[in-house]
Amino acid sequence: MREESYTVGRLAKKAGVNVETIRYYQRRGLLPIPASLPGSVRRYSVKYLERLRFIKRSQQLGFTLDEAAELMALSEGYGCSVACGVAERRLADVERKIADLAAIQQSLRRLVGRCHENPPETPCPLVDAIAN
Amino acid sequence: MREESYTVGRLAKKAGVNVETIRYYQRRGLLPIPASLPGSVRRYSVKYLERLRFIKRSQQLGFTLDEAAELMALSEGYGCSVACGVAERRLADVERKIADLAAIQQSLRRLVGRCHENPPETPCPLVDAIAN
DNA sequence: CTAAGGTTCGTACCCGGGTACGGAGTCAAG
DNA sequence: CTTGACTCCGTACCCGGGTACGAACCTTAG
Repeated sequence: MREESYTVGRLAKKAGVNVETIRYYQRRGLLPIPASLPGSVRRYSVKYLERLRFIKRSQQLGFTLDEAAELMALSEGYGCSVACGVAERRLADVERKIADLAAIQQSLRRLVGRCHENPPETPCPLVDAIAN
Repeated sequence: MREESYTVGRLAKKAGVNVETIRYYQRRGLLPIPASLPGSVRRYSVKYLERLRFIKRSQQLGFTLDEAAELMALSEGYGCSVACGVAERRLADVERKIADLAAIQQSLRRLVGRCHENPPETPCPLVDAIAN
């Protein structure tokens, strides 16, 4: 019976990330570096896999790596209101970005539309609008 | 009537950008570098100001610097359909980003909501949902 | 025991869009 | 003619999130 512990390569495969990504997270302080008997290969327990997955899911929710680290730190303990605050700031940011993009979308749609109505061999209304 | 020409600093101020930004655009090939009599200060005509403004407005519409360059190149001539294509690709990209962000927004809203209903001294539903 | 392939570590590089620094040259006012 | 402000140019650095490389170890199958 083997208590499951992985080498970086196996951990990476299991988590669906690149080995280099794991090392990057370690450098960033997001993932602890397991102690190794000197001159041997490091072993990663399931804990590391869980942490990795936590980071990946945080990213899917739009959190930055620093926020992921913060949320993980809060996961031990009752930092719910703090975690919630992080999420609310992220949400506000996401909403601001959506609004910005929506404005851009509007303008682009309008310009593309005018472009399509444009008779051939006449100046491009899109380029014109930008140049003005 | 004197034709106006600027030094980089004045051009930058007029366009509301940093001097370094102008140099950066020059390195990128977005803005030509005016010839100068050797060992003297370069002079920038209103053309440069117009180009700078074109770039800035392109950016406001979500175009990358490379796309801005492409659009500028097309502004001399009848490249309307090409320009339109660039804009359509940009629009598609913007719409994809909006959709991605909207999904994130949904999830975050749900999680933040659950977080607020959470009685004190119980595990955080937000953190829980990520850790799963 | 040896060879192949995995791991470790440092370091450098990628993207996009700039910002910052610093020495040397130039220009204009006093 | 000097002083101070501005310009020129190369180079390095910032952010975020990684990717890539290479040399030297370690491990494991045959």
